[in-house]
Amino acid sequence: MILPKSFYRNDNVVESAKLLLGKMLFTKINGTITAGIITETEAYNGAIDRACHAYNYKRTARTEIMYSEGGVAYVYLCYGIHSLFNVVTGAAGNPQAVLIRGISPSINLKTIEKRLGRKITSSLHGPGLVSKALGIHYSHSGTSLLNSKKIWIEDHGISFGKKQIQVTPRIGVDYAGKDALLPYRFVAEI
DNA sequence: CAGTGGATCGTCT
DNA sequence: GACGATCCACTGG
Repeated sequence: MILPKSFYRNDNVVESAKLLLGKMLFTKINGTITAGIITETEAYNGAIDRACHAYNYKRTARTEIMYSEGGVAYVYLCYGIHSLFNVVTGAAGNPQAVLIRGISPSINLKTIEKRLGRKITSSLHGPGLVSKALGIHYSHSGTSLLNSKKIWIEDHGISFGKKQIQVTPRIGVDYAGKDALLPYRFVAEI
């Protein structure tokens, strides 16, 4: 089942980040479908979160997409090399997003391995790799997860118990001061 | 293993 | 003009 609009409307982005664990992230790029089970996420809690690009309701051409109603992709270029894929959540005007940091490749491994240029040995850790594996590019920012038929998320009934989910501070957000310590990263054990 | 530094470019100041 | 929600190769132990 494709995740419905109501899933993305949740204004509690931390809960959304947890709920996304175990969901299947699909892409159809140039007619080729690939997918993986989401195993690692981070919550970015909008205007009140120093680590969020939209902190203090900052608006730029890049971050504008985060102000959309939940259910679109926010993809941006990091370090000039990596496209980082986020799921925009919450009501319109509430700039929250969940960064997808890890997947367990599950459909069309051949294509995924080709994109990565190597064999897959286990699940993929790192937001740059997730995008590379699934063929997501920063030009896909703004793509709808509800009706674009390019990027979408399905619920296949996979879920994790509390004991299988590790909670830690987020990675690479030292600049965020106190907010860098928030327990907004969720890692599922495979 | 851990630690380090280079790659690389759109975005914002 | 500086820098980043990163990754990888390479070093040394």
